[in-house]
Amino acid sequence: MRYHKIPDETVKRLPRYLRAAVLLRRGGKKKLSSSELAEFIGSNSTQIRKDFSYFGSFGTRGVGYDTQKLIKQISKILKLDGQREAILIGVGNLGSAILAYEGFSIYGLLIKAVFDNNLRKIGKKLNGLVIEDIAKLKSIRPKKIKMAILTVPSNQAQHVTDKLVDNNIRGILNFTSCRIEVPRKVKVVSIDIALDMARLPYYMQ
Amino acid sequence: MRYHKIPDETVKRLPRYLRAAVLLRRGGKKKLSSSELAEFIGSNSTQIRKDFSYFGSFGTRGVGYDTQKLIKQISKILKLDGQREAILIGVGNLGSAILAYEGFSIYGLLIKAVFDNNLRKIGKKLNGLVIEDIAKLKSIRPKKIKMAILTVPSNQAQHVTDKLVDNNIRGILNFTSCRIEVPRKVKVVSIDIALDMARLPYYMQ
DNA sequence: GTATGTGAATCTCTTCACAGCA
DNA sequence: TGCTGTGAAGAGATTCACATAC
Repeated sequence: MRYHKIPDETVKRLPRYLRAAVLLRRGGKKKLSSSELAEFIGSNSTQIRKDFSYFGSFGTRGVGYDTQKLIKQISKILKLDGQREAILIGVGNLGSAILAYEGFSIYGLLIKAVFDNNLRKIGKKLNGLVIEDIAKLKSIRPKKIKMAILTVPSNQAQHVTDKLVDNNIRGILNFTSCRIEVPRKVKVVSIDIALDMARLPYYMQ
Repeated sequence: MRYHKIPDETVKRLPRYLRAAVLLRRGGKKKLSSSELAEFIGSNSTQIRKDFSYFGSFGTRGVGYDTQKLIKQISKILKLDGQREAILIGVGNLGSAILAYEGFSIYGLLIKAVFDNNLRKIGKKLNGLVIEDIAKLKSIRPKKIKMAILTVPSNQAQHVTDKLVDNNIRGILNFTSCRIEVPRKVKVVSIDIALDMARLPYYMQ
């Protein structure tokens, strides 16, 4: 394989492939072909093979992919084989829901600490974690946590983001509807619920 | 303007433009240029003008856009000027959080009814709405509600989706991590929290 | 025979460059 | 002069077609 810039769309699809492979593996599948994978996630096999090809060739011609090996390969590409711990900031309705959410585990992602600025919440326990004071954010530094889930009110988004960056956070999953400014070394992925909801009527005509 | 197929990426950006315009209008802006809008949302002015151009031309050369008129135009394109009511199915942690979420209002979207299958929840009140039995879904038909937010556990996703489709739902905001099968006339937009979280480590290297 | 891996062709989207109009 | 609107060029992503390997 020659050098290629990896399409962002490819990176976005990899977690899907990973989840599918894990689920199929759990279901007993030891070998997996690109068409089986495509069928499972509603994609097409050429796309999947092309996506994989950017990172090397990890299948066997005429046979397919070793499911376990594929899981390892994708995990490695996505850097899900290393540091996978995150903190969550903002224990409102959405924050609490995400704390209770079980979908992260399939990727080995784990929320290790929770912060809020509300004195009535600090000290309380939620999903096995004691809610900490956001002023004590630097306690995460020795733990080397690099990811944060941001579920604070919009008007606090930038302020809290700055604090996160100061405390070595390098990736933020942003649930606020604001654009947050970060240094180039920090990556933000945003989920904007209302934004996605707002285009439904367009498609429904 | 000649005929053009509208890029899906354009449609995805329209809600952002709309929100920005509404916020800027609230801030007192009566005229708005594409570069001001671009600055506000972190995009670029050419992109914005091109996006608008697919739907006609609603600015004034040398001047910019009338903010209020722009809001109307985008709302009309997105069909946010008509039926904007939705139901929510599955009052777990995430469902409750979304029910309490205030971000929909800027688009005029409204959750009008909530359903669950848990007998201990049915009849209880949440955010001013009584939780109804999912078996009584057909009560929405006379209300002509066409949108649903799906926050049920994954193993119920397809079953509940089928019921929604039977009851004239034509657009679904899907928070489950499954692919749900629907007839072609029904549109699904999916938000998969773990999927977006799982690619953060990749970008953080 | 069967399924992967990949250049080339195609399709889609973004950016450029500038014409058109207040 | 200033900002919109838009064909044309360029960049990016998908699909095709087939060589390659088991």
